[in-house]
Amino acid sequence: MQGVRRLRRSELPVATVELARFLIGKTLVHERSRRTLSGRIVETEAYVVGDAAAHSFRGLTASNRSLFLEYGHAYVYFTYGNHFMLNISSEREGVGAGILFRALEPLEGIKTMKRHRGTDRVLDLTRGPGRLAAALGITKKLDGLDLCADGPLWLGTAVRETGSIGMSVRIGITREAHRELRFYERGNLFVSGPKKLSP
DNA sequence: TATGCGATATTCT
DNA sequence: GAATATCGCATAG
Repeated sequence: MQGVRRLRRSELPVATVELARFLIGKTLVHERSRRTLSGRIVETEAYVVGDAAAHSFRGLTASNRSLFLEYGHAYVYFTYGNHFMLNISSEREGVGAGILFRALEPLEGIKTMKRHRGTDRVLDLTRGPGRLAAALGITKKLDGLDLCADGPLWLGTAVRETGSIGMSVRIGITREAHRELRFYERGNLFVSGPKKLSP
């Protein structure tokens, strides 16, 4: 994508909440063998240290170990029987925390995304974490990948100026539901969830 | 537009 | 065995 370059780890905030906010407006790129799929990040959720809603809350296990990698690594998991979710680890190595990518605005590879999602509605391609992962072809194979290395999945600079950033409670959780750890770009049509959460 | 519910598999209890 | 960081279809207003 023109004008987008890879972000180095040294350019990313280490702290979970700062990283979640920083990511809004940046580009997420998945380079596959034939096509490059990319989008603008418009919605994220932070899962911080000591957060009962975080998968890392009960300590390191075989399935959540990627959350304990140094900030900038992918954590991919599967839930509700048929959805993958993409997260990025935050904090230093050994600390379990991360950020869920909740929604993108599609940029490149829209035709391929439509095929992956089985719909022609552009608004439904990447609005929501499960949809986003399906559209970009994210699977468990990418779990543990370093997004700041020279790999197929990486973070890029913003393609245009980022709008004002809103904040709200997180979506779809029961524990620690009151904490305002969800970030989104105001007014962007690709933000997921009920409208009252994204004024 | 808003709300309700079933599908489905991995993980931890 | 229960719960789940969801989605898509159904129904009602």
